[in-house]
Amino acid sequence: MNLLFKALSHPVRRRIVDMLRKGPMASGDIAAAFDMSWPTITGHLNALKQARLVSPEREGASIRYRLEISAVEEALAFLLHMTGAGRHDPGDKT
Amino acid sequence: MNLLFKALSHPVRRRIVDMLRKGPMASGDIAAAFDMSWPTITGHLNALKQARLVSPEREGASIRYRLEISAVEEALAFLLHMTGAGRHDPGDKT
DNA sequence: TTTGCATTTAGGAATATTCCTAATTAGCCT
DNA sequence: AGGCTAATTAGGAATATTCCTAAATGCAAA
Repeated sequence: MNLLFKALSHPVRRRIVDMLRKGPMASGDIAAAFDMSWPTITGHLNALKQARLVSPEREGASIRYRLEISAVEEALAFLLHMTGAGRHDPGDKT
Repeated sequence: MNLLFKALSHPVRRRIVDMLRKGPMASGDIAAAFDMSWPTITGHLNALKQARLVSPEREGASIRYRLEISAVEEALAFLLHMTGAGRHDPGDKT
C-alpha cells in the first residue's frame, strides 16, 4: 500500500500509468515521450514495478510494460473507504 | 493533483486522513495517537492542508482539523479514470 | 498582565528521491 | 564471433523529505 501510493506520488509515474491505459508499451517508447534520459525512466518504471502497478514482458529485443489494473483498484479501494460512511468497526449496529 | 498524491504517499498522513473520517479532531489529539513528536505531526498536517485534504478551524484554545472529502474524491476520480475503459478521446463511437 | 496550555515555527541532522552520464547486460542478425 | 539496438545498472550530485529539540506564538483564564 505504501509503495503503491508512493509510486503514484510522482507526476512522471502517474503519466506513465496513464499512457499504459491504452495498452503495453516498450520502455524505449515510454522514455521517448518524456524530456528525460532513458535511465531516469527506467528508474520510474522500477518504482512502478515494485508497487506492482506495471509488469514487464520481453518482446524480442525490447521489453513491454503492461499496466496492472488490480493495483490501481487497490488504491481506489483505500480512497473509496475514505469517502464511504465513516465506519470501520465490525459489529456496528446502525 | 501532485500535492494531493504526495500527501497521500506517507503512511502517517494516510492514517491521519483515516482518523478524521469519523469527524474533526484537535491537533493535540491527533499527535497523541502517534509515537512521534507533536511538531512532526504539525508538519504532516501542513502537508495535508496544502493538498487541501484537511482544513483547520479554531475551537477556543485548540485547533480542529476536518477532512475535506472533495479532495479525496479528486484523487478517486484520477484512479477511476485509470481503471475505466482505456479511452480518453472525445468522439469515440463505440 | 501574568500564567499556562495548545499549537506552530525555526533550525538542523539523517535519509531518501530524482536525475544525470558512463558503463554494462541482453538479445537479434549477419 | 562481432556489431547493432534495447534496456538496465552503477555511481554520484543536487534537492527534498522526515524527524527531532528548542524557541516562539495564540488564546484563555485568573
